[in-house]
Amino acid sequence: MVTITDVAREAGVSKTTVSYVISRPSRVSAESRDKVRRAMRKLGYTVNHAARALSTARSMTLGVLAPAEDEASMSITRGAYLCALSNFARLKGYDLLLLSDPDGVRAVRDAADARKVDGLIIMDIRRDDPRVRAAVEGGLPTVLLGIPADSMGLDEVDTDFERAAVQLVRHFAERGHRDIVLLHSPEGTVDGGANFAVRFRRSAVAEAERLGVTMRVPVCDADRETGGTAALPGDPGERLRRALEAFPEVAGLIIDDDNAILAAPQVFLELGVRVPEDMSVAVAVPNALRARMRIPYTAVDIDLQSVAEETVDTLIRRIDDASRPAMTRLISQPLSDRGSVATVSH
Amino acid sequence: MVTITDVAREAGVSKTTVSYVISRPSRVSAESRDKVRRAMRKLGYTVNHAARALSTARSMTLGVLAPAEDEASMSITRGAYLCALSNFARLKGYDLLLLSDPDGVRAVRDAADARKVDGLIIMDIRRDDPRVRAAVEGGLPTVLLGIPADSMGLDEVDTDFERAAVQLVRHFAERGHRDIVLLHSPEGTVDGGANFAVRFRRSAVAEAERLGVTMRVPVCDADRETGGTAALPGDPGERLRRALEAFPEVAGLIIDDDNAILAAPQVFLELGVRVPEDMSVAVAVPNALRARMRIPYTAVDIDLQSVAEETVDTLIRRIDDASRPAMTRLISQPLSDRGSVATVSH
DNA sequence: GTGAAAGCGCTAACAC
DNA sequence: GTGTTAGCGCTTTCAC
Repeated sequence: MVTITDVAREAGVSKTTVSYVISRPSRVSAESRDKVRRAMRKLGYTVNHAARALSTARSMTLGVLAPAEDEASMSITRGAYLCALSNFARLKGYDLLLLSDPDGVRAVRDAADARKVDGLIIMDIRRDDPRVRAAVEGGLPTVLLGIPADSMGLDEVDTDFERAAVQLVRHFAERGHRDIVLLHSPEGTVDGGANFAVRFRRSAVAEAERLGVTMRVPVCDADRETGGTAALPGDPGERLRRALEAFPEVAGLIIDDDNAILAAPQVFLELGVRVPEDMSVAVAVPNALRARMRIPYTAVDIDLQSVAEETVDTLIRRIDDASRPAMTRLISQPLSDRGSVATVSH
Repeated sequence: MVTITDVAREAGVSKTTVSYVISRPSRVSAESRDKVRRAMRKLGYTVNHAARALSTARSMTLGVLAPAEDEASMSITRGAYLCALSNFARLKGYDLLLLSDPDGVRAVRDAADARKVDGLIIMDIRRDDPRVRAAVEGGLPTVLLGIPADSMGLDEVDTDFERAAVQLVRHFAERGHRDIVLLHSPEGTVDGGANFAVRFRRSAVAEAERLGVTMRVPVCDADRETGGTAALPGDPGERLRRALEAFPEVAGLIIDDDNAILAAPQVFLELGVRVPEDMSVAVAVPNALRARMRIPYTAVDIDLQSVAEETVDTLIRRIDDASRPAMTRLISQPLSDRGSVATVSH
């Protein structure tokens, strides 16, 4: 392995000079710089990551903590998120370490203790997420990709689900709908549940109330606060089917659940429901999914890439300046009308 | 930060003893061991990763190289793969570094040079993948998650697509089908294309020939060797639609393309095609997808988790013993009959 | 069984 | 502008 010492010898300068050519080239004369660069190229030198990390106490690595769910419950867009995070992090000079562990709290502690990463991104934030406290206690710069009930002073970045819900409800109201079913992602069970689903639901219900629209929300879980009429199982297609059967008179449907959106055509087929003649449909869906799956519904797109970039950006700023005030960034997108919501008259 | 020196002082022993308590406890007397362990707990000690890596020249980190495709073309199961790899790697004491980079060859070289990782997993292997040569030249222990035309002596792990194709073709033949359409993943363009699609197609065509079944394969790309009848665009739903319209008399369909499988119900709906009355359908699909998407077709499951585990396992063995012979591991699964292939009589 | 000490490769005062 | 040098925290050889 080629070290800085080899390069120094080859170039006829000291280690310091070589080191500065790498980190602060302006501090070195053009002449030595050239000599050193030539020597590096000739010898095929690259910095030793571990040595630099030890010396600077910076690993230039970001950790991303994704819950180690089983295959069946994993978000279908996780790959897109991870790759977007990685791409952008690398652009900023950081590597991305994938910290998926069945025990999230322990993973946070380990990451903080071992100093393997300079900062932490926590994905799939639940309403009452124990990893948030663990991160605060660990003292590692952390940004939450999602919004918990209490961020405890950490930075948060997410899609603006509240606004997406408002946009969708308004779209229906403007077309004369007075009665809508909302099918959102399961909110989890005892452990708090995915908070984005809660945020979407609350916002949708509130906006419906404001506009005088009746909003039907089938119950997904045991721990829901808002009342509903039917308990729904985990299979997204089955959940959609039951939701529709529970409210046969309703002609408007909002879906905020990737899996249910993908299953929807199949379910409509089984039930003989035509869109939008029999049923108006609009969804909130990641653009990564919509582009590929030819989802033909009016939608508020969720811009994964932007969310990922803002997340990395926020984390790096936090690493560089621990004292800056905590910030919340919500990314929103306009609604794209694809004609799947019919106009109704009364 | 608590170091080994602090622990040594607290426990009243030397650094060496502390170090051995961590790595080879049997070498230390039970008495000192206890003292040291107590001190570690009291002070909250954890090893410094960078220091250890520098000292041992091992990072205990595995790199995974996934092509930085745009959102629209990314595999929908990538998240499941990455998490499965990470989970299993952690179980084996390794971390997983996500190396997605637009320039795969450069990423391989960087990874090899910087010694940031002890080994490399290369995903989405194409038929003629330049990253394979780069990995060999880089000298980093590497396993290919996929099978290229020439593995150049590297280990390879993948789903047994050849066998899956045989299983599916036989299933149709046994039910009296004499004419089948095969829709597989696009094989890419100038750069070689996803080899698993090629392997599946070749195996399917060969088995069909053996059994006297006519296999229709719509052309996906410009660079196909086997003749076909229709050029298909990239949108999976559109590709499926055109494939069906190109062969209106055929009543059997094999799909080996996740996106097309997801789009299928929607397309059948649009075309008024009933399964299996009008069309028999069977697919090769990752279990992660099938479980969640209620894909109701007879299928050969692709076991992502097993593939991920074998991959990590193979890589770690390679790291531990560079001289062992290269190995290819193909994972296969039985066909699950879900009744979507009708029996036809002649 | 235990400890002293020499690195691992790099960075960053500090002196010149 | 350049070089000397003292670490960063851990592992490991070699005496004892």
